Amino acid sequence: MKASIKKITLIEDVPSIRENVSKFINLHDEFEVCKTFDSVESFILSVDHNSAFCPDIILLDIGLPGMSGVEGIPIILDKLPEIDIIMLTTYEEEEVILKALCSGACSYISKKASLKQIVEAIRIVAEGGSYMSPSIAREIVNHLLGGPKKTITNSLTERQNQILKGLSEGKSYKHISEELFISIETVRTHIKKLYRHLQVNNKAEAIAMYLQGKIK
Amino acid sequence: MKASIKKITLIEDVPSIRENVSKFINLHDEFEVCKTFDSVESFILSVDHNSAFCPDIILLDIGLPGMSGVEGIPIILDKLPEIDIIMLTTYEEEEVILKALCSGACSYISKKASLKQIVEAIRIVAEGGSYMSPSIAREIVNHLLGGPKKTITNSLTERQNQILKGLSEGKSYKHISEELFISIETVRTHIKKLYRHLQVNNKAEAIAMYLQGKIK
DNA sequence: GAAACAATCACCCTATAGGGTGATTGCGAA
DNA sequence: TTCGCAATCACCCTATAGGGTGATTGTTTC
Repeated sequence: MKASIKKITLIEDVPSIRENVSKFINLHDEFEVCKTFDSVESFILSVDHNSAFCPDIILLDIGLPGMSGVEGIPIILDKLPEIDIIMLTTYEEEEVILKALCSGACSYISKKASLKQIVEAIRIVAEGGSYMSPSIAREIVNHLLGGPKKTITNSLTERQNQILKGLSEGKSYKHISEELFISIETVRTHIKKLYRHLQVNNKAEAIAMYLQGKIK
Repeated sequence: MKASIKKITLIEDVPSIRENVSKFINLHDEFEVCKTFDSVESFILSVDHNSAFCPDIILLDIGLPGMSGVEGIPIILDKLPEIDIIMLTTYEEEEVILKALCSGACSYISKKASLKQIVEAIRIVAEGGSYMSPSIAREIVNHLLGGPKKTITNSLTERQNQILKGLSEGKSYKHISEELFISIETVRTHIKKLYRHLQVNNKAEAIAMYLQGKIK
């Protein structure tokens, strides 16, 4: 799998870090730092002016002046969808890291980590993985559950759930009634009851609950 | 932080694994295997008959006969919400692990890992972290994005986004028009256009897109 | 300076949603 | 065995949503 040399780009505003990190990465045969930038803006400019320039992995500082790294992620991915982005963080700022991962970064590494560890993180990403510390991993697992302890077990009945699911899929009362082999009036009755149960007054709010807060 | 001894429970149907793992865990002062079970059902029974029995961490086999480990997670958490569940997996079956984590497991470890690694995973969880291999971590990051490559950048206009947001919050056309100081007819016009843009025919589908597939 | 398009508004029409009340059946818990 | 409640259906009414067509204004882009 070491057939191709991975092209790395570094976006970081502090010159000394930029130089140290890129020098160390270049000591490894399988990686090559092809260019460095001090801002997302200058990186984007470079991409726009040279369509052939397409690194495999970006190391992106999370706290850049001007456009922050997190803000830059969707913009970069919009232009280069196949790129792997590793966030460079100062501390393990869990909230920011989570946001970065949700925006499309595929991993992160602390700038306080050793150069060896940074290269290890790059290697993991190059192999299709994602480096993650135990505490961040736990944070993410909590996030998967929709927040720490917010598993609102609202318990609708089976029928109500079937119908709410239908609603979220954009089906009309009639459509749902035909699918469930019941009268449209029955569907209406179920919906009235489930609205009261969820304390909402219309489809939109019920759907939002279904898709966000997780019911059942 | 080694003040309290963490109580571990093991739910695993193979007797030899049960014994080996619990013996090894008991070699460590900070952990204590207080009981073992061969199924989720028998564990639940024990909990029901002895309300004082409350371990800190469960090691739960993912592939149990009868009720599977994944199915058991929500049931266990329903009775013991504060418990940390570590899934025991045979291989790194990414899909199943993801499902387990979404159901409320906070970590996992392969049964093929060394006993030392298993204890290390327990220690990480006891300290509030979560063990995670690079490949699973990547899988989860992809999951956070709502699927591997589905970052549908649909780009609605600012106005369309404002209005769609209002719709998702359950507001009526009239309500939205008053909030934005425009005519209800204008709101209607925007909605018609954004429906075509998103290729949907009603509120529900548009809201589902807004809340799931992520627009903008 | 024409063409494209966002934002604004109006009027047409029908379909769908939402709320109220009331009734029947059948199941399970007190 | 009565009570509660899920599930089923019906009829009442009004409000809201959805689709079509057409028009004006202003900005941006070629």
